[in-house]
Amino acid sequence: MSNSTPDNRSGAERGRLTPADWEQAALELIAEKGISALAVEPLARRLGITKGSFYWHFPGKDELLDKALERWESQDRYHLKLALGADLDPAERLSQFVWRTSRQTLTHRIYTALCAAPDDPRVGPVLKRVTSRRIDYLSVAFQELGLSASDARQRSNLVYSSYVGYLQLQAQGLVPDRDEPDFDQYVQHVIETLVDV
Amino acid sequence: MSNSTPDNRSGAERGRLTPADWEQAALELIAEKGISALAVEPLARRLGITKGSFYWHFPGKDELLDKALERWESQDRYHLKLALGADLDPAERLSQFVWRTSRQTLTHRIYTALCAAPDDPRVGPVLKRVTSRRIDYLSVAFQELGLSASDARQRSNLVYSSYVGYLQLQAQGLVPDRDEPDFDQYVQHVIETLVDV
DNA sequence: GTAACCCCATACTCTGCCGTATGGAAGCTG
DNA sequence: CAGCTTCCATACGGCAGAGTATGGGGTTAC
Repeated sequence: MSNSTPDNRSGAERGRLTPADWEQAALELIAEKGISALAVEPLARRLGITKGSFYWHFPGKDELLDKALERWESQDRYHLKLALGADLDPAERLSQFVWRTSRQTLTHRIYTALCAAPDDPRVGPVLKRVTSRRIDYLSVAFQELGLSASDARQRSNLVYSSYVGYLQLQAQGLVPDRDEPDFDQYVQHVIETLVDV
Repeated sequence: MSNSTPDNRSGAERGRLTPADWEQAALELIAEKGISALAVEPLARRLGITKGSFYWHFPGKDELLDKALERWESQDRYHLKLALGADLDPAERLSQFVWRTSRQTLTHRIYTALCAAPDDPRVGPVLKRVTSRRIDYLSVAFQELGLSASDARQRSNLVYSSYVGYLQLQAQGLVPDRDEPDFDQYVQHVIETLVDV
């Protein structure tokens, strides 16, 4: 209860590191180079430190990945609440979802990286939970728009598929980014085609 | 010109191997474990041989990847001609495209594996060519259905995005496979929503 | 102030893959 | 059947990352 020094700064800002710092750095590395590139020594070099630190905080590489994925899942759940749990009418929530797609934010990049390894026993369950949770949110919104349960589910699958695919095309540089003028038109096209019922 | 023994069997069926055997095996390994898992010695073990053979046929690992991707690209071009180049009316061609998506055939699995590494300098160009070639075919079909050039392109991007995303969901096991009864309904839903104009 | 504890550096071993060198067996050639 | 080419096995050196052991510097607690 003493708590003489609160010190809520992330350890990276002090000299020492916390497990959370390693987890977040791991997620950023995954976002950039994919899961197979997650290695202890490169990660340590990235943090300007040696792996002696890592093996003090974590038993090994697998535990880091588990904790990092756990962290990412809770972050995603938080973002999902913000985007689709807002107190807006369903059509507006769905539009919000489509718009947010365009941002190549960290969470999206991590998601695509995880999609690349769906068969990994550590990744698969997390990925499956996150994906179906997102689709469920979409499905609820479509039901509120008047679609039947099965229609809402199919439409949700379609919308979500196009979301994931768009991320891929964006990574390939084959689709306009949201700075370019074409982008707004495309989003409008998607909303008209998939959301307006 | 002698050609005493034609012997068109793939080398794997004899004792010896040809470069084509290595390339095809490389593609299958990529389809299963992703690009980062493409390694010479594991591949050799898979073929029941040692790497002494490999380094006789290829200068190194990079050259194998290049040749394998080149091989895949030509295979994909061939498949594309079959699916969308057929002499059918445009709506029928597009339906064919959607239906073919469901098959988790080797080419599709390779494609998803390549999508995971779009930043790789060896993968990127090939992937970009294949993707835009496929989208172009779609775009032509939509134009023949009466859409304007820009509308056709946007619709093609959307259809193709949903294709890529569907592959991902399929890999996660979150979407019905084409054996299951729900699948036909979903495909019908997709065609009604995205193809019928 | 000093003892205890937290965090990290350093120096190993071990494993897996890359690429090279070299020799040997099988098949064609004359 | 000699000789050459083709294809593969084996054995080596090198590198990168995993994980362990151990010691040391900085901080906290009493």
